[in-house]
Amino acid sequence: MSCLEPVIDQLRVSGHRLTPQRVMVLDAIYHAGGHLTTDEVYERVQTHSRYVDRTTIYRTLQFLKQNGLIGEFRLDGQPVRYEAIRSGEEHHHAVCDECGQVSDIEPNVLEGLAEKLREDYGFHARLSHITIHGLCRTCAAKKQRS
Amino acid sequence: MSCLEPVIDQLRVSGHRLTPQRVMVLDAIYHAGGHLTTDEVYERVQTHSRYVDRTTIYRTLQFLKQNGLIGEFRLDGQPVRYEAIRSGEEHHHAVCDECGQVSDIEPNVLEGLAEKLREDYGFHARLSHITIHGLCRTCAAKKQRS
DNA sequence: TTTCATGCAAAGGCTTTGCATGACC
DNA sequence: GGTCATGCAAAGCCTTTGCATGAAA
Repeated sequence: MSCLEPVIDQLRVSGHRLTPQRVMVLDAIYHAGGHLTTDEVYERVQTHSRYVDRTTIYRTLQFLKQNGLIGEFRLDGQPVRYEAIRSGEEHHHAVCDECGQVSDIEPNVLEGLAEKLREDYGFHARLSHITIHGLCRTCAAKKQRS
Repeated sequence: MSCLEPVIDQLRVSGHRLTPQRVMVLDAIYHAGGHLTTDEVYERVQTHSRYVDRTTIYRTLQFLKQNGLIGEFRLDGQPVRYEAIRSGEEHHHAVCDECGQVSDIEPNVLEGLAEKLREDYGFHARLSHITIHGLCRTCAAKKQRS
């Protein structure tokens, strides 16, 4: 998972300040390997340094998002979540409505969709981070049995 | 657009109470022909009868949703929206990130996706109300020109 | 008459804003 | 040294909850 150096360099080069807080937030997200809520990021940063304010977490996450270092998405009715952005690893999300698990889906499953939308609707889709709801393998199996 | 009778009957038959508030909310949504936020529903109901509380709007919308009379969806970071459910008119949403317009997309554009997800991921997708972001025809054209 | 929806008031969760202090370059 | 991020406190927005009153069946 996760060498932070290139990401940090990207920040430094862009002329923005490199504060410990920003590094801690980046670290939390890039080592999580998953999708973290603001609160989860906060908790993880706390383990490294208490005295980091929630406001800072919020502002830092916004900042990192605007600089393209992390991605933001949201499941209906839940708080925002963030995840690392690694080039060439775009993906979509499949959310299990039963157990809440979020799994990553390869972009190829949506192949052809963008063209179809452009032809039929003149809509220029930005097909990153589509969220699909349903049942994961495990929960689907459970339902079948009952 | 919109004969309310069958919908109202459905409520009556199901053993739930038919209150003026519920009818007003249904009316607002079924005559809107679009996607309304809670606040927009509230505003429209107000024009028929002031003295309807926001709480009632919230509770009524939840109630109607649970009874399958209206559908709920949410655009990232925005308040919830509701829309009429008309049988045989399932659709998805295409959101223009430039002008915010939400257009309806026919289900056929996602044909085959469910099968693919089941085969590749064991994920049983419930393909209603997928939201796709991008640029609508108008905004895409504007961008091209500039 | 009994049950269930409503209104009102209040609180709750998540997120943002304003301002002075302090850290980065 | 100048600028920009941080912490703290407070407010903001959307939504939910508790409870007594009042309306529906």
